[in-house]
Amino acid sequence: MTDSPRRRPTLYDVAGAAGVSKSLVSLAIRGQAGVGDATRQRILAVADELGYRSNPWARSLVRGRSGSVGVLVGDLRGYAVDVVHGIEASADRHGVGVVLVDGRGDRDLLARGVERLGGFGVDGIIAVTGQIPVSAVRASAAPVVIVGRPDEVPDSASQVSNDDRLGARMAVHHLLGLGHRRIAHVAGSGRVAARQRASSYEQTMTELGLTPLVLGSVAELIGSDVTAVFCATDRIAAESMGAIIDSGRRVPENLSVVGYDDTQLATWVRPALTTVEQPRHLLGERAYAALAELQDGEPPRREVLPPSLIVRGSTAPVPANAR
Amino acid sequence: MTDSPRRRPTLYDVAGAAGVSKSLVSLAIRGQAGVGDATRQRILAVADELGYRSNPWARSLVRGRSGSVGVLVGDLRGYAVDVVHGIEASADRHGVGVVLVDGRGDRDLLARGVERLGGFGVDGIIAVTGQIPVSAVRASAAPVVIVGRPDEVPDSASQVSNDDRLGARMAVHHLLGLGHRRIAHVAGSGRVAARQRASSYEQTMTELGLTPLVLGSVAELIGSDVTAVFCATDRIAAESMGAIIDSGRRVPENLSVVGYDDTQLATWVRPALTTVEQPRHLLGERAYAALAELQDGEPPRREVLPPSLIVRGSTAPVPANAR
DNA sequence: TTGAAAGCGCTAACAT
DNA sequence: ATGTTAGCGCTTTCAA
Repeated sequence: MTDSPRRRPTLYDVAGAAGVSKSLVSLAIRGQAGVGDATRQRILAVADELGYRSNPWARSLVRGRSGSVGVLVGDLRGYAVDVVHGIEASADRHGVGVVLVDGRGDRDLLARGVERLGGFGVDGIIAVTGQIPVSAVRASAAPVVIVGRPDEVPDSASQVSNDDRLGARMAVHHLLGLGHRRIAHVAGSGRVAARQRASSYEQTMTELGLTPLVLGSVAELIGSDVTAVFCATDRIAAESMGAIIDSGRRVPENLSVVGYDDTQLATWVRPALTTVEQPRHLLGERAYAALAELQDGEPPRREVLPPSLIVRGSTAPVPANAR
Repeated sequence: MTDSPRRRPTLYDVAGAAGVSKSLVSLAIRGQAGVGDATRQRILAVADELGYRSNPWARSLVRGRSGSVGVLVGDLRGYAVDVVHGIEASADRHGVGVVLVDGRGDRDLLARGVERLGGFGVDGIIAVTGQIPVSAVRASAAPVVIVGRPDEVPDSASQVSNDDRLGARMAVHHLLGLGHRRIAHVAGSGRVAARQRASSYEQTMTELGLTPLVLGSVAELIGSDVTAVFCATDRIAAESMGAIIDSGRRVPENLSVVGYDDTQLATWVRPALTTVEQPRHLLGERAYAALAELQDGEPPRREVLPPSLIVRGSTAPVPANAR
């Protein structure tokens, strides 16, 4: 036996078995023109019989690209998943594969994730996280699009994000329309998106001649005469609602609550959460488009998409006695 | 200009700039023995300066493996994420990269996902879904481990799963211990795991001399004298709880509810859900171990891990008047 | 310790 | 329409 017991068949093997040259097989397999019909049939039959599968490394090596993009996800548990779906939908349409690397909310892992994707030879990277380190982006050979709001966006990268300022404004105006005047804000993390939501809340309130009240936690609300809270995230809103209910008050009868992100959580809690929805799927689609542009050599750009308000059961007109 | 403006430097470039041969550079970069210390320093310095990054395709092509495993996720929204974390933790420990492909709950996509991962040249595949088509697994060149309960497990694949029968039994016994006798089950999908939960529920009830009552939806409960429901999933439990509360009854005062999976949802709803927890992280770790065994040429195997019960606020002793 | 050379499996430009 | 050939960038013998 000179042959190893079960080596994967190569183009060469197929060519030998079909009695043609490697190039013909290559063309036939890829469905390219330049092969006689009869020959093509024969080649495909032989390839199939031998169980031939083209070697991705060799193909990528010679072509210089892999035909797939990498997505770096900061946290697989949040709204990022829907963004990924948007990316996948667009990529599918272009016949491009998508691979994910999970950053597990850790900056180091995120940095290594960029490297790893590079090491996989993806043709581009979309980072769905606001925590991507600039240095990692700069070091990447592949073009990078960032979905979210990192502290700093490298010049070389494109960015697609939600208009957090507008979202906060929408939330306040919704409550205002329900007659609320004493509206508090429960702030989120100190990161850019959260800061923008908070500062836009403050600005909107001030512009309306109302007094902003930014809290670190809903617990600070005890004993106050606030009638509505706008929370920086659905997560915070859900926790706040739990705490409010535990403290014996009712949502929305005594207190209205608004969240941000429209995560699944928003529909699971009772009452269901009124919330500002990021256009997640669209963010993904736009991110893919931005990456394609970058790959075509167009300059990086910033794109901001407007959110929308989803009204559910957690907000109601201000109580008569508190008006 | 003969050189393209900004081609990525190769081993050859580094060798030229450092005045040594390609082989030396290769050895130096990979930290292998056989290079003089001074030479190594010089080579590394030059490589760094040129911004050299080894070409993954060429390396994999010649070595015949990629040093990473692929994970196929059926649905990024469910408990799979924690399994993935378990896989990643183990893979990290072995210096192995993990890439994810999302099946979006679609059998076709799942099948193509296996191909795509194969096309990426991963050294092994872990499918975290009960929906993976057998044919796709059979066609895979890379060894496959399945986490979950597909209808059929190919002989060539290993399987790691949760003991759904035991979990259902635990749920029933917990309710029994609280004095409940009229315990209903809200069934899930018709898939294997759900069927096992249902059938184990029935068997346990029967063994205890109680009458099993399997429902398609909690709505069928209206007007019955059931005091507790065991739901096939947390999702179903949460929906059921919502419906129960909407119908004017209280959980757990009038009706106890038990879920399955211990998803995040379980802690978000009010009252928080008593639920059967799959050892998700461990499932991931064991799956990685199983894959490593397969790669070492050991035979495939089946492993079943025991779940555990998490008691929260949705279950309470049976109401006195219903005892 | 170092260098030269032979591929890995494939594509693409070039012959025929 | 078909075959030949020269690499892609790397690892790995094998010589020097």
